[in-house]
Amino acid sequence: MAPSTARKPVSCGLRARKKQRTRDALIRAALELCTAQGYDATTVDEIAAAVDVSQRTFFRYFTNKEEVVFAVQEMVEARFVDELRRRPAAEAPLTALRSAVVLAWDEIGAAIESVVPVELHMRSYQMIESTPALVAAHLRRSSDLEEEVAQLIARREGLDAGLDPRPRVLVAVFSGVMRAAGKVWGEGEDCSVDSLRTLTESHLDHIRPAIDDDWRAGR
Amino acid sequence: MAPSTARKPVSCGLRARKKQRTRDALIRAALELCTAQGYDATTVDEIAAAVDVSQRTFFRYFTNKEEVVFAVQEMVEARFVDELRRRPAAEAPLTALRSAVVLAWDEIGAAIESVVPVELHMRSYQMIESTPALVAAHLRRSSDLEEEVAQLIARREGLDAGLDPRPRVLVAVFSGVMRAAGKVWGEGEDCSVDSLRTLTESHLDHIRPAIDDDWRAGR
DNA sequence: TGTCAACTGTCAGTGGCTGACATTAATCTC
DNA sequence: GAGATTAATGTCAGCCACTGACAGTTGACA
Repeated sequence: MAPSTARKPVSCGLRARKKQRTRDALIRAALELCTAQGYDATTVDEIAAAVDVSQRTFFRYFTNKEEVVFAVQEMVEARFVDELRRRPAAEAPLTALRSAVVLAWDEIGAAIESVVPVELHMRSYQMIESTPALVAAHLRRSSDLEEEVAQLIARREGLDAGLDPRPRVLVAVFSGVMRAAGKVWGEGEDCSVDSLRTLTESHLDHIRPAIDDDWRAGR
Repeated sequence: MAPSTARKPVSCGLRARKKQRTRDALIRAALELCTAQGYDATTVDEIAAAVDVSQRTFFRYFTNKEEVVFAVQEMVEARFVDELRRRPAAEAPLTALRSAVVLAWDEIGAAIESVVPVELHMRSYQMIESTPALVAAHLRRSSDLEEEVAQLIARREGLDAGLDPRPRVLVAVFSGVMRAAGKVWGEGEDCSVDSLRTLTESHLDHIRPAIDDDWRAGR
């Protein structure tokens, strides 16, 4: 992840605390406005005005309009990578990935809530899935994450991701499936965390059956 | 695919021919300028000026600056979907996908050459992979294609993509792997079609081994 | 040949985003 | 605690992608 945004050590000085507060406020305002009236219909000027800062200041906190929308996602992803690093070496690669996802979701709730209501974050996730520009940004971010995770898996297994394609392939498979699950969830009605988790797990369970040669024999 | 751009029936009237020529010229100019000086450093005004039309006209042919870069890709994708439709029903899903890719590449060369030199198209592919904004657009486009292909696979196997996750999962796996291969190719030196094909096939061959539980036992 | 419809150019305007410079406010030093 | 230092912010000017409206031009077709 970007090292600049990952840290958040309780903020000691007054200046740092103030900064953190504006940042969180910008995120909250952005998510509220965008989920309410749509991403495209929301201008950066509006978001900045809602927090009572200038547009220029907004762009000092976030490099572009998209970034503010993914600020919370980034926390979750950092957590996922963290959990993955902690997985025992004996665990099979695909299993480790799966466990890391489940664990990350279990423990991230509180951290999210300190910035925005979880419910708002969930709604924002669905907004992302239904906004072409954000889908694109989301996919690119996922792709960057994939690279990082592929390197991690390669190291875990004592391989070189540049030579052995399996780490990248596995990660591509994994995150492709995660994305498919997220998309289905985003289109559905139930916007609870539980339903997202259930959907994800059931999708992961289908990887092996899906690449089997004959689906018709299996049922 | 977008129905408006897919057709290209030799253009009968003078008007239609003229339109086709401007469109092709815009694509060629765009790819040449962008590969030479970078996507971000190339303005739409420049591209339009190179073809001697107004900026407004450019935006009547392409909805945005990104789209012109993917015009050729779109031809290839349309071809792939076409080949996939022709695959015998007896073929296993993953095998059908693989065959369709290989066949599409075999026969698309000439069609590409009628718009831009194949070498320019290959260079533009690498430019895409190294330009964040275009990576994002590329991923979003792939995701749309995935949806279409998933529906196709589902129909082929007599399933409902909304109920059975296997079509989506398989397609997610497949295109994730294709993307991984494309990325590796884009970073490498050899920008030939052959090397892209070889890389793709070797990546596809690794799907099964990659999801196996124990990689260390396999070598 | 004249009429219709499609294609194009011009212009004005919006919104995302950036560099430069001045201003304010927190921190550090003595 | 006053003044020097440095970080954060506001203002302004400007670029570029993109759009709507209107007018002019040019193929198509009767």
